[in-house]
Amino acid sequence: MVQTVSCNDCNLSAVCLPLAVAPDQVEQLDNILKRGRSLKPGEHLYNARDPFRSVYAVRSGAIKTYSLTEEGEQQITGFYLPGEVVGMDGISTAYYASSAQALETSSVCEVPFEHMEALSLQIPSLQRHFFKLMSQEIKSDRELHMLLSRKSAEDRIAALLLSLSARAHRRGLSAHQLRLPMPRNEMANYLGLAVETVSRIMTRLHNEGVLRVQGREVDIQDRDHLCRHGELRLNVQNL
Amino acid sequence: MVQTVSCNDCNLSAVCLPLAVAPDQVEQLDNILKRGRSLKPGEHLYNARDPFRSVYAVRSGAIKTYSLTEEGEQQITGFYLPGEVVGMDGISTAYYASSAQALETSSVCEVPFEHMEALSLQIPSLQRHFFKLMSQEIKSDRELHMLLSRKSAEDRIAALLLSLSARAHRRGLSAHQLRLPMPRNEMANYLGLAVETVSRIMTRLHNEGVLRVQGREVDIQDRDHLCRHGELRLNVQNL
DNA sequence: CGGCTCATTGAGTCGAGTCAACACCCGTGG
DNA sequence: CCACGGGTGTTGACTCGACTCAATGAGCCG
Repeated sequence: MVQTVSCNDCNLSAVCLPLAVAPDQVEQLDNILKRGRSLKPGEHLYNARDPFRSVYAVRSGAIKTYSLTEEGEQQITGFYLPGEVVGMDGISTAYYASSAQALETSSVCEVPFEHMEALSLQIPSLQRHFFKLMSQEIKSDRELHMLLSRKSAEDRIAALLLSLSARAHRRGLSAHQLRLPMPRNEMANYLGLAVETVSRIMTRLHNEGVLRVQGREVDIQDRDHLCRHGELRLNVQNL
Repeated sequence: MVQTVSCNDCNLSAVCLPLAVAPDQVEQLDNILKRGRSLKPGEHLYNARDPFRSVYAVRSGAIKTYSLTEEGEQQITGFYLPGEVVGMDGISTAYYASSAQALETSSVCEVPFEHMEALSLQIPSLQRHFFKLMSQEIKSDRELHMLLSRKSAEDRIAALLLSLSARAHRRGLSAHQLRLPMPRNEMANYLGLAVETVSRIMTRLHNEGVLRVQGREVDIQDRDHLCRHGELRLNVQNL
């Protein structure tokens, strides 16, 4: 069943697109949104090379984006959580540059890009918001660049955990207890590490009392220790 | 002396902002541009934390952007060549997220962002162009992500050389003879390598006949060999 | 000439990758 | 009910690519 709740009534309105739009204009946004498309784990939202039509606001669950290397392996380029907008890398080419796949049962709101563009010409704050969103994405990519080119495996993992924690907190959830939406090998892939390395470091952090780890459940015990390593702001779309 | 040539007469008009704007609207763009600011090698265009006011189109020379690690070392996040637009990572925060510094004598056109934003509301193709530019930047960052997380030192260097070559070609210069605008240590920094590694691999490629290297002058002899390694599209703002 | 920055080369080390084995959970089907 | 198999996670042993440290060379400018 398709959920038809308006942006005004969505519990993500404080962290999602509507925050850029005056209350009396949310209706216009509502009109172009297609709400409540839902995805099963592993299902694709779009594929690389599909014609670019829309960006998507994640409403629940988690989405990963990836592209393929020449050898046909995935390179995961990002994780998108509720309230975040996925698909903006397609704007420049008329085709999506990457594929987007649900990590778990998820639902998204589709934002047809041409309508959004037209609406942006009438609602300056919406244009501004999209500029900011994209700029934020660039900024996070720069942080990631630093992480990948200068930081150790432990630093990278710390940064990812802190990012997930900050993003959970932003949605009103606990900042220290979190459930990882992705398996170890996808964390490793994203961070440019081997699965084994991620596994080893997670158990070491557990033994050192920095984390309590139980499969995908992580409890952050010593945030300062993590911060000393991963003081970076990965992929946080907070504006 | 400040150069006052209009966008219409600039030899970069085919690869720079005007390509998005109908000829009769270039004048409006001309009116908001501040042309011909020139920079000496090492001079900063802006610093991280400066209030964000403008993006800049590079007219000649080369600009690098970098941010600082906690330990105070630079992480170079990008190189910008004539016809490319630098500074878009500042949009999301009201402050520049990184610093921009001239690698060699350079000149830039300043594009005050608020004016540009306002103009974009009137010229849809300009809004579209900025969306595309930023999306392109995101896309290149994703390529870089893949490079840094999965590729060997040789692959990274090959990719950078191919990128510089493609960008030179786009401006109408030779695709095989190029002069590197940056020293070895800045190549290394950008690519997440040690200077020594860059040096070693460059001389190896030279000895293998893939490149002719003479300091910063590089002549690409065996493009296929490079492509086999670095088949990626780094930071090419071609739309 | 001396003092810089930039680049190269060599020797030794180490962090993280690879390969391989095994443990665990869970759903399926005999 | 238990056996089986696949996906996921952990652990150990070994290897290697790239880093670090150190020395030297080449060019440039005052």
